[in-house]
Amino acid sequence: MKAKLAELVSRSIREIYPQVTFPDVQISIPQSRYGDFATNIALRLAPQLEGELPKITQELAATIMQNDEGRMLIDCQATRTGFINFKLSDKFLQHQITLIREKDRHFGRSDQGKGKKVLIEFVSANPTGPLHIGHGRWAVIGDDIAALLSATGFAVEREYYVNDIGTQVEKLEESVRARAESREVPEGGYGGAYISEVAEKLLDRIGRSNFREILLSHMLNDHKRVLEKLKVNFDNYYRESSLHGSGKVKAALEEIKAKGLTFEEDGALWFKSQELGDDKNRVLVRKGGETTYFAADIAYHLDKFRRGFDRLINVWGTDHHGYVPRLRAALKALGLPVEHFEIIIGQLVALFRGAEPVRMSKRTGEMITLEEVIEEIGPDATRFFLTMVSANSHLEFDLELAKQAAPSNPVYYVQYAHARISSIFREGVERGVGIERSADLSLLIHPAERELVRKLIDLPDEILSAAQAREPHRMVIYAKELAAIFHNFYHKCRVLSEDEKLTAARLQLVDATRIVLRNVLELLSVTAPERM
RNA sequence: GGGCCCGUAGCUCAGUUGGAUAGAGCAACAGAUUUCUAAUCUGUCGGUCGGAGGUUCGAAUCCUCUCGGGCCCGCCA
Repeated sequence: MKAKLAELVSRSIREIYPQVTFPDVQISIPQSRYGDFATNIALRLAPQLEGELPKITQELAATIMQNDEGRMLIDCQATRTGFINFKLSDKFLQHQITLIREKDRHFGRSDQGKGKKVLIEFVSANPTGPLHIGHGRWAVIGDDIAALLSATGFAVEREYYVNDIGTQVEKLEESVRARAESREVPEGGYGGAYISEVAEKLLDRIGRSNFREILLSHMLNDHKRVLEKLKVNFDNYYRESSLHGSGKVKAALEEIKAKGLTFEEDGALWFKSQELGDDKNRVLVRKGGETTYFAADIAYHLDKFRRGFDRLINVWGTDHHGYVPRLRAALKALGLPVEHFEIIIGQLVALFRGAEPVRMSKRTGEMITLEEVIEEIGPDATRFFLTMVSANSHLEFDLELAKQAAPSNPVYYVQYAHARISSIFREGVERGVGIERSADLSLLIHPAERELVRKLIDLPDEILSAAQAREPHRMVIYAKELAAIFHNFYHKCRVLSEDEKLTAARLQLVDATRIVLRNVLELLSVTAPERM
C-alpha cells in the first residue's frame, strides 16, 4: 500500500517538477485524525524549489488527486504544516476485503527477497547446561526473523552452531564423571543439580569409549526438545568439531596468514584484528598448539559464505557483544562482504512474579530453566511475551501476568479476538447463515467497520518493514492494535442480524479479519484458537 | 578505565530511521450486556521524553558532555 502511494506521489512530482531530483518518498501512517496515510515529501522538497511551501504542497496534492487513476483516494489534503494527507475511498477499502479473502494465507506475504539465500544462526548455546529464559528470547527472536524473511521472499535456513569441543566440554565431562563417582566436581567445573541428573541418566554408559559423544548428544537433544516445545526448529545443527575434522580451520588460518595479518608472540599465533577495527589483537592458536574458539568461528563464517548465502544474520546475547568487532575484523581480513553480515544483539530477560524478581543465578543452581517457564505459562504466552519488546531493550517478563486468563494479558487479548470470530461463524452455522459467495460490501459504512478494514490492509507493509528492520516485536504491536480495533467493532456492529445483506457483508469483513489475525499469529508461531 | 544497550505517563513499553498538538496497555476512577464469548467495550486521570549544551526551518530521534541502570572487556565458549 505504501509503495503504491509512493509511486503515485513520485509520478506526480516528476510531472510538475521534472527538473528536480528528490529522495525516496516516505509514506507514513499518521494519527487517524489526519488521514489514512501521509507524506512529508513537500517539506523535504521545498528547499530545492525556492517556492513557498504551502503553494508547493497544494499543487502536489492536486496533481496526486488527478493522477489517482485507480481511485484509491477520496481525498488528498495539503496542510499548512507541509504534509499531504491521504484518505482512502470507502470503495477501495471495501474491495480490499475481497482481495484479502482471495489471498487468504498468502495475504501479507511478498517476494521482495527474490529468493535470496539467508542463513540465520541463533541460540547456539553451549551444551553444558540447561537453556534459560535468555536463550528462549534469542530463540524466539531468531525464529521470528526467519519467519519474517520467509514471508518476504527470502530462502531462509535456520542454523544452530554446536560448541562440541574445547575446554567447556571437557569440564562438562569431568563434572559429570565426578558426580557419577560421587566425587566433588573439579575446580571450575559445573556444579548445578542438572549435572547429577545427567550423571544418573547416563550412568550405565559412562564406561564407554565414546562417552563424551553420548553426553554431548544427550545435552543437545535436551536443548532440541525444549526448543521444539517453543516451536523453534532448525534446518542444520552445525558442529564445531566438523570444522576441524575437515581441515577448514587450518585453511582459514592459512588464508589470514597469507594476507600478512598474523604474528607470533609468546608462542601463540595472533590475528592483527586491531588493524581492522578491534580494540586489541586476538589469539588464533594457543601456546600449546590448540586453536581457539575464535579461530573455528572464523572458519565457520567463511564456510557460511562459501555455502552460497547472500546474507548472514546472527542473533547473539548481549554478553557476546564484545565479540562482534573481532569477527567483523576477521571477515574483512578474508575479503568477505561484511555489509552482508549482521549481528543482532538481544538484551537480557528479567523474570518476575508480580513485583518479585525471580533469581536465575547459575551459581546457586536455583536457575529457572526455559523449560520450566514454558511448562508454567505455556508456549503461546512464552513466545508472545518474549517477542513483545524490541530486542535491544531489556525485557521484564512477568510470569504471573503471562499466566493470567485476564484482559490485562495481551496474549489472551489477541487470541480472544480470533476465538470470538470463530464463535460468530459457529453461531452463524446454528442459525443457517454462512458466508455467501458475494455480498454488497458497500453497506460497510460504519466508522468502526472502516477503521477495521483500514487496519487489515496494513499487514503487508507491517511484515515488510518488520522484516527489513529485523524487528519482530512490531508484529506483536500490530496484532494488539488489530485485536483492539476488532473488539471495538464487535461491540458497535452486530454481525448476525435480521438484515441479511448487512449480515452477509459483515461476515466477509469478519472473515478477512480472521485471516489477518491468524496470519500474524502464525507468523509468530502462536496458536489462533477457535474457542477459549 | 574502555565498549555495547537502555533511560519516554505511577508501572510495562511503542514511537515507522529528523517532521503535525509525543502514543498504547496495565493500574486508578466513572460507565456499558433483553444481543454473535464481559477473557470485551466507552470515557476520565496521567508527560520539563534522565539532565545540559549544540546542529536544523523542525530533535524523543543526530552530535558533544553529563547522571543513572544492565551487560561485557580470557591463550573460556
